[in-house]
Amino acid sequence: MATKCRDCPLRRRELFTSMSDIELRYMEKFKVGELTIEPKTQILMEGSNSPQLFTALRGMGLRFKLLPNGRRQVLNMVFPGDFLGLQAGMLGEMKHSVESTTRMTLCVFDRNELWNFFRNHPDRAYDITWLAAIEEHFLGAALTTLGQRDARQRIAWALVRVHQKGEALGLMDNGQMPFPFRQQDLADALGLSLVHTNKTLARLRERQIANWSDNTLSIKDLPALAEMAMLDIEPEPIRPLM
Amino acid sequence: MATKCRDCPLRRRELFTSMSDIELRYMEKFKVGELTIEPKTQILMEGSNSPQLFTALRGMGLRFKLLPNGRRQVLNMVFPGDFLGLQAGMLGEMKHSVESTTRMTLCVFDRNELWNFFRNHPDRAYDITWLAAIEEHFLGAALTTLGQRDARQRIAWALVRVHQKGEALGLMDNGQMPFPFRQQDLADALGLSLVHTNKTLARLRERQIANWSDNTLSIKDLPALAEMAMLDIEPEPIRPLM
DNA sequence: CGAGTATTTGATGCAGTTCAACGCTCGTGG
DNA sequence: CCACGAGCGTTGAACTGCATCAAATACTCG
Repeated sequence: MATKCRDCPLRRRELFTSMSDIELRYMEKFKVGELTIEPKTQILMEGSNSPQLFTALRGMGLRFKLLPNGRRQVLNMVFPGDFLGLQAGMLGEMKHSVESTTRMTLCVFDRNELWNFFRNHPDRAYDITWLAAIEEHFLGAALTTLGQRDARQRIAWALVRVHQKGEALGLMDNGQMPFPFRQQDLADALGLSLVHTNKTLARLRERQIANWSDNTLSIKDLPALAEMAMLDIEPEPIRPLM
Repeated sequence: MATKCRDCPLRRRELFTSMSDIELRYMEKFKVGELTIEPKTQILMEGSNSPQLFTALRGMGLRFKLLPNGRRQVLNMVFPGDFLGLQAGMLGEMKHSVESTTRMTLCVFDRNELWNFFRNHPDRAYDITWLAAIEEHFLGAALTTLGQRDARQRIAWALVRVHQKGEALGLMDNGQMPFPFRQQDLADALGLSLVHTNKTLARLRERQIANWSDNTLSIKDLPALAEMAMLDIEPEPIRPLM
């Protein structure tokens, strides 16, 4: 039995904008069901036109692109609250793949209802555009990182961003948060080799700045890491939850 | 005296979706005026909240981000038809800057009307979201290029993309198109040094694959360039023109 | 215990950065 | 009308951050 939107535990987090009862009730109509998937499961595939859209409720995953030569670019890590499949909905096909890293539970929506938002629920349409805009912003920031920062700065940048996200989502527990990815995933996100990623992480660990091991991330010296990344620490913007 | 949207020469290009007379008339109401600016003029500034949105009608420009250490990441090149300022409209502030490279003329819209689209013109709201989604797609592709391609592949990728865009916009004249940027601009877009960009371009010129000089780009061997870039040549998707 | 996967570490090499210098074009002012 | 400087493109030389190669260690699970 799927959770009703109005009972969604995620929605209670202050990271997310609140919705009126009426709005919530409409979202429930839009919601087709709930899906629980195992680790390493394909959720959306590049080139496909999924009939479904998803909101991640629990667990983590990756968005990525594959090149003909086998190399992989990780575009983004998927956290709870993320909306998946907008490209399929708008452009007719996914331009990247999405895969679960841990076990995940997803809220499932019907792609055909998307147009209804635009016709009958301008608030929701606006939310969706907002999400597209924030995603564009993130990718621009990531592009800047790959283009202009060296390896140490890239890693620092990524760890700070993840930390911020974790805090906003209330994942922090005693200064630690779950971070269930492989070093290869981070390497593929930052355009670095696995070996160099490993060595850079090791140096951060030695210097007591950040420790990522056993699927757990803990930042020991956030200001140092942020400065290393040339990144101002800003609070996560409040975002809509679909 | 500003051109009426229904007389817009850009709109006649088949690259752009067509609009009904009624729709065009509404766009004219939304349109505040027309702006002509000199080369190297700031159009939008990172961090600012512009009261205006723009559609580029003529000329070219750059979107970019600056880092505290002075380095610059070029996110995108601005071509006629591009919509500027969506982030200010949705997120409340620009996350990057936009500057003209050549003299440009811009169609000016009132940012406050944006919400009107969502309430009263779902078609236009949908168009805007489509543009946001295609931009997200582009940035993902660019990220993949910086993360996974070497210098030669990056340059090839960029030249093919520019060529495609030029063709779709009807800028090609006898196998040539205007490309009024500096090598430094391309270097900043691809995360390469100016020197290496220069040498890589020189090699492509010697090998008779592509020639970019005197603000003019001509691709001599598109298939070779596309293969070098690991890029399938696909037609530009038909896009809305705001 | 053995197979498969992930992390770690050392050694080697090169793609691309950095530094430096020169040429060309064009606009400005004496 | 020429001198000068600013901006951009070009080229050579030296250096280095990171990739690549190789191999050992740790961890998980059937």
